[in-house]
Amino acid sequence: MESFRDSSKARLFQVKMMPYSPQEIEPRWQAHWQENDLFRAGDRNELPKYYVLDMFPYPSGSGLHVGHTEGYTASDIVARYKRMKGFDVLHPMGYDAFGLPAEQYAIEKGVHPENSTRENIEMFSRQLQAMGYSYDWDREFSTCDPSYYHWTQWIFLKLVEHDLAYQEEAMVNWCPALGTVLANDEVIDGKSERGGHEVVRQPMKQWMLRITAYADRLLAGLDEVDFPESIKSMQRDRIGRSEGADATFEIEGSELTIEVFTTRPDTLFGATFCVLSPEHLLVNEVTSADYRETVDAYREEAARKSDIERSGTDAGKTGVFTGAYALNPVNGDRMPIWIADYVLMGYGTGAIMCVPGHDQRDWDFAKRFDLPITEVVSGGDVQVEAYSGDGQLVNSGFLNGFNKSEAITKMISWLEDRDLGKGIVRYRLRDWIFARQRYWGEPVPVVYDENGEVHPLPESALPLELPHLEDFAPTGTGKSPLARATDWASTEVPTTGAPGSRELDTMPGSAGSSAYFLRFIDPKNNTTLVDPEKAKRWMPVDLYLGGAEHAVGHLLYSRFWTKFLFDLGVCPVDEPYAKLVNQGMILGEDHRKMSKRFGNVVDPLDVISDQGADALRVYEMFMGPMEADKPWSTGGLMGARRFLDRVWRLFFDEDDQLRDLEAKPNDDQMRLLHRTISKVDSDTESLSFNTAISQMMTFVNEMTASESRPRDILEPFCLLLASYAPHLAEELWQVLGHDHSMLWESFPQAEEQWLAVSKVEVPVQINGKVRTRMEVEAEISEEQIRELVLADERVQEYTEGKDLVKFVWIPGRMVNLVVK
RNA sequence: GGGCGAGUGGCGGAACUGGCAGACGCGGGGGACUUAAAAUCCCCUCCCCGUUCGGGGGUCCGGGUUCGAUUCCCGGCUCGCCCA
Repeated sequence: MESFRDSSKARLFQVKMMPYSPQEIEPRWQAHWQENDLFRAGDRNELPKYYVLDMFPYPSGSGLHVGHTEGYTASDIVARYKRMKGFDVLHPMGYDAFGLPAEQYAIEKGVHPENSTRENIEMFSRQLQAMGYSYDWDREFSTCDPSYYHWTQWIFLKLVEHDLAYQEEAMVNWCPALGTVLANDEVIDGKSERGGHEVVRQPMKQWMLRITAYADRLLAGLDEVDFPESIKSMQRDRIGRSEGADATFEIEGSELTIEVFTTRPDTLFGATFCVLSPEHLLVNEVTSADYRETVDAYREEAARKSDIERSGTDAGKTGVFTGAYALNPVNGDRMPIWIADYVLMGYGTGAIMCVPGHDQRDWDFAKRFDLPITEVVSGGDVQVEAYSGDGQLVNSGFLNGFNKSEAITKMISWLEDRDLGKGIVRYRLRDWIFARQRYWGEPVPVVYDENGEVHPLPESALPLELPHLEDFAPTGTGKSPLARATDWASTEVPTTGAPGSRELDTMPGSAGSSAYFLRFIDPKNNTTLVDPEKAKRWMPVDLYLGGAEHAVGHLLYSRFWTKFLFDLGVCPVDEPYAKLVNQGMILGEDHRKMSKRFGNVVDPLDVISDQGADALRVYEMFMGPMEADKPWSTGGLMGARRFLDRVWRLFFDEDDQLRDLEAKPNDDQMRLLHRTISKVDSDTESLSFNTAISQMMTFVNEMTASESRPRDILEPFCLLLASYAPHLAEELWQVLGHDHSMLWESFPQAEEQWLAVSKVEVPVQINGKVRTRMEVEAEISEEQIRELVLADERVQEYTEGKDLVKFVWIPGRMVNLVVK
């Protein structure tokens, strides 16, 4: 030990002294880490594993801003901390590079997406590197790499094989003016985001994935994972499990019947009309001549609205009568059949029975269009508003006298006995439209023969590479741009060799991000998606970090794929993410959302060149809790930088000379150190980075005021700082005489003896107001403290002539005297 | 309309399980150093009254439980997100 320190002193003579200069220190350490491959995962099989993952970034043209770096810094701190805690850490990064924004950007700038994507990725990588993140860059990939999408296509083939991928006419947002199909987020108020052109809903044959087959498991799985409650409830809402019944209604004067879904079969006697979705196939058939014109006009209008608008605030305010009547199966009542756009074709059967007495929306509709309202559950006043609570059934024949749940059961068996309906569980969740009529995505690996029959490619034909197309813009006809790649598109049917043509649609943006966490485990494997042994070692992701905007879509899709891959035996777990944390948004200095429009976007590279990556890291972690939205503050950043300057000056004096570090620590310093170790340890573990930093600031303030700067105090502190400000910590570690990186040093251990306090100052309250304070032994007994307190002069002043009603002693905390 | 979350100094925020409200940082004020400035270091900084001492009020508003409430309960207001 001594000789080690001696040699370190010798080295230090050669260290050029200078003030803290992140611009000089940071690139040097980044290069050192890279050259020595220090972040490589998987080399320490004897250690427990820890997999910490950032949500896959989309490499947009504008680069990263400080909002992204907040989450990445947090995960990096966890990665570094866990390494020091003795874990083999997998902390990878890659790019979700296929999809709409890249294509959009490419079209606008007239650059090919291959090129813009490459440039954007280079930009992102440069920014991430400059932050000093400890990613295992050997594992990097992009979803647009053929060696990666090989496996996206492979999963698709497996889905086809298991009947979880199928083709169906599904509604799309067709924009005639742009000649293309738009994604939901490209449509704003029924107009295209670009250009504001009219958008209509139109059916188109597409690939769909049967995520609904996993609805119950996706729901049940939520109970096993550590996600924020709000995310879980959003997912539960999206899955939208509801129990109810399908019932069949005859149509008056027709052979046709309508199938309706209801969650309240108990109220069937109170059903006074029916509403069909405007797209319902029966609308045409049942509409009588007199109403044809209004019905057609209404249907056309509805086609222009998005589902969101239709189910929004105005839902139930419009509708038209078809002229037809259905017959209520329980009492034979004539029920007028209406159409209204708040009934969506995609949910249930696209037709509902309306019970205005007990459903507010039906009630509103009935009032508006003067339809009858019947009470069938007692407990409210259905003339005033719908009553949806429980109660005794009335006006309901054989159900009279029963309560809601009894009546539901009885009605379902009544329907089932007569073959008029059945109990059923339905989900709001829809199958996943797995196709885009665009260029920049994974090709779908199937071939159509001359009869239009689908033939999946054999696995050996993967990857099916996306052909290079100079003209990748939408075709104007709704066909995918891949139609232009005629050589590519015409091929042979794999099994027969007969002429065939390739699928021209590509996969949606969400495809590539649905199993990427598995590929990071074994990114170079070209015989399987992931080696089973490696998957077993690393899955699940222990900590998954990203924005709440992916709360439903991405998380549901990737949970679905994981469950499917689990069923195939490819993935050892059926939930991919053990713990999910959402970082909040970084707002602009003006408290508004960071946006080019407001000119309040902060570029991490600018911050790094001014104040350094360490200052940015510390500042962003100090701003407040991870999950909260927080405004950027240049002053706050300067505060973080000043903190690092002060750390530096613990080691170097005003003349940039290394201080004497060989003093023996005193007890106060030892207590301070161990208090700090304990706090930083537990706060880092619980992702409370802001309070961990505040404790380190307190440490530095107190050490700055202290006369000596003992090595035995500063060295462990360096290790605490290492996860937060890794470059500065490494530099100081070297200054302390170590000739290897601190990356795998053990995290310091807080020692009980220095945490225990022998004396405490306790406040003494009289009737809840602090009147004095007393210094006492921490372990003092209630009798002893009582005696001491009652003897106190100030206490006597306040209690004179009064009766002591109660004496409260919270050991080590406080005293409260209740007097009268 | 329903569900969830939040509301604490001039600002970002802290406060373990009901126990000293405002840690830490920003901003502001004062001082030291300097020919001067910057930087740095030290002190003060929730509000009101009074000279330090001290007293009163105070965690969105109104009630409640409790010796004690930022924390728990009831009602209301405002904001955010999700669903309708």
